[in-house]
Amino acid sequence: MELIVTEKDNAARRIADILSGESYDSSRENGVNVYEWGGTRCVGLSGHVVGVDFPPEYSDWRDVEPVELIDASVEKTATKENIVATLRILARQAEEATIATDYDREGELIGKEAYEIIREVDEEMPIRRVRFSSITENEVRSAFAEPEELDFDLAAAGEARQTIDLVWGAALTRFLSLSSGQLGNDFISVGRVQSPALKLLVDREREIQAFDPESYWEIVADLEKTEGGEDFESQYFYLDEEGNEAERVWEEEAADAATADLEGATTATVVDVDRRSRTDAPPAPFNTTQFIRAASAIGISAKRAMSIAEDLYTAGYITYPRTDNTVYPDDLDPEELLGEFSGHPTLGEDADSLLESEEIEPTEGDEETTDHPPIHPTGEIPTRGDVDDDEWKVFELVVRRFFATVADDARWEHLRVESEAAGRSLKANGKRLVEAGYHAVYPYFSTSENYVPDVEVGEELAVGEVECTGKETQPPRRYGQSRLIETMEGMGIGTKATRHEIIQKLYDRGYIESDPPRPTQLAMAVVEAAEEFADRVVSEEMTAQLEADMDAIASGKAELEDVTQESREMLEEIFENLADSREEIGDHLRKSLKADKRLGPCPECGEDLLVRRSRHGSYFVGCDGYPDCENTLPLPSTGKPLILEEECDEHGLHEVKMLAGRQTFVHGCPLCKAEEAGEGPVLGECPDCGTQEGGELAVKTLQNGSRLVGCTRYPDCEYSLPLPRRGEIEVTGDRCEEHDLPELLVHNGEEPWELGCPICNYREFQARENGSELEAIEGVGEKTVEKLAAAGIESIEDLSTADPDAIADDVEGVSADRVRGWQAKA
DNA sequence: GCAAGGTC
Repeated sequence: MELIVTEKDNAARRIADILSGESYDSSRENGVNVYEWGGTRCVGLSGHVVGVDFPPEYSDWRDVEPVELIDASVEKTATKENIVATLRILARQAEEATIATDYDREGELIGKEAYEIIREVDEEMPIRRVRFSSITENEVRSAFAEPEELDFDLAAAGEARQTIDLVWGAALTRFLSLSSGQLGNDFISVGRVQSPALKLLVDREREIQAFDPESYWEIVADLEKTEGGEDFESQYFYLDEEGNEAERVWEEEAADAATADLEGATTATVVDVDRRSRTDAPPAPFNTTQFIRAASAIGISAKRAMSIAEDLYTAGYITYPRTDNTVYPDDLDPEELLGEFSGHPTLGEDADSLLESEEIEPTEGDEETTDHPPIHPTGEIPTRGDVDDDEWKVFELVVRRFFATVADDARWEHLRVESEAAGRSLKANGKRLVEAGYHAVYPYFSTSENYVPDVEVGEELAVGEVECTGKETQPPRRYGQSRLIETMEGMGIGTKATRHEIIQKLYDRGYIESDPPRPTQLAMAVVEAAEEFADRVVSEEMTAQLEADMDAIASGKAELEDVTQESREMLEEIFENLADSREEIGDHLRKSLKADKRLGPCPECGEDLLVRRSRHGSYFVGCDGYPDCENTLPLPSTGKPLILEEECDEHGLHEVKMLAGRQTFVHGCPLCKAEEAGEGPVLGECPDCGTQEGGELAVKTLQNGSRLVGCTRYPDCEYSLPLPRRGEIEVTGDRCEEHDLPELLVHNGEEPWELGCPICNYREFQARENGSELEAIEGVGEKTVEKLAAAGIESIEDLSTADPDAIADDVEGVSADRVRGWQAKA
């Protein structure tokens, strides 16, 4: 029996498909799919099935000095035990094996992991390696026709990376965590990829903080072509000291003078007309980074885009989404693929128009790699019911990107008109899309035009309105997630499969907040500490050196042991310098952690008010002076608090936003909220105690910011009705006839929400809730729910405790036996 | 309970 091992199940199935001529049998062993035909079995791993770690005696952070990890041995252990077990079983029954993992460095290492597992079982069996960049009939068949050998040097290069990443990451992570006392869930991490990525964000934040805005003015004049009266905007410019065109005027007097001159002029003379045609070439095929960038431009986050792409890939609609490649393989026949879309209701027309072109020559990007093809559609098209809206959006994006890569160039016409009025220069830049080219099939790039009419040199134009606008220079912008991923790619840190996950890791570690991500004080302190003592770990240099070392190992010019040993020695040196600064670093980190939780001064004792977490996991505001000062303020129970930059004018406390997915809302200053708490307008008589005790219903705000309609006799009367958490409540003049209460309006967003009478609203809400509850019982439909409600059965509890015969009497068309059946199911 | 890299 021959055993074929691939990197993932999906690849195993497709290879089985190709090599068996679609006639394989599949079975499951330990939860792992095995594909079998003729004398061959094919199994897919799940990426790495073994991982590196220190021996167990190093696992307690407090028992081991971080520096000891540098010379600790690094062991490999199975991380996917069921897959490893399956591989062993299959290997015992095999006479030969073929490693068919991905054609890249990490694939070679994963292949070696499989090789070693097979070798443990059988020392003699021939084990070959096949390499192919895309799983197509041609490539797979020709790879299997001429199998090669595993490249142990290339795999060793991967192992060097594993060891160095673990040793540096673990030793420095433990050092910072121990020095600041951050053990448990809130440890402080450092790594070759995460730390330089974090430094990018921190450096940008430093620039923003150090930014000093400067005032300037820009002047725009309306020019009119006298005949026909077409008008267009022209911007004032001058030549600066270096002789370059400049539009920004840095002195107010100069701006005023230029504006006055232009306002005084009645005509401007055209002094130069420059027309040029620009070719706008279609984009290259998608690699992972460019795909993420394009998805984020249509409002889909990096994380979500990758998760959707993964699903579309698994379902067979698009190719593998983790790739560096931007050149389509020779096997891809663009015409054939376009043909698959022909006749499709929304994509067919564009495919057909592309097929009409005489020559179809796809664009190529700069990066040609062997890992996988660029992301493109497979030709399988989901129907709209198969996928949700976002999935379709992403699928369409991938399809249209493919369309764009086989489409024609677009052509723009640029028209620059320079004129002079009262000795002042004005310019206008017009652009027009004269040939839509690929834009016709790829509508994701802006094609906005700027109209400037046809004029001739010497032509006189009327000067219309002149506008001088004062502006300020802006600080550099924060990185958005897709921009950060692009920058990381440019620096060579992380991989196609991990960059977006690294960003998530920074969120999870409390290093960044919000979106676009903003570094916390903790992040600033971690980067500062690293810069001072372990600059390598926050610089891209470490990766660059590692890449060079890995190339040397792969090409046989260096040994794995020498490279890791040299790296260990560098880390030793770092630890020699760190030793004396342990307390200082710990103090700084602790202070920064506190600063991230700080709201502002405590009004009772002047210490800091901090966002804290109770033993039960809920958040509240407490004083740093505790236990001397016991001042606390409540926070809403939903969501995780985010401290905003905005401060409350009255108390000098930062405002708080509650992050809770779609229910995220700004809570504001917790002290203001606490002061506002209390009773609002009275609505009417309390239905519970009004007639006897004279209680009245009022809108109340609780200390934690939530609101309700409650009785003024609380706590003697506990009658209450819920209100929405967000928005202003308006009490209208209209009253509900049934309950004699005013109708309420909620202002939250543009359209006010008509909540109506609070009792009716609550009843409806309950009916909906209970209705769905009863509908969950098999055999109970919407109509039955209505009938049961009429008989007073509104919840499962009502149903379970009711007498079946009584229900049968009350409800038409329902027998007592049927009710008993429901009760049994409920 | 550390990293980064695969994959789900």
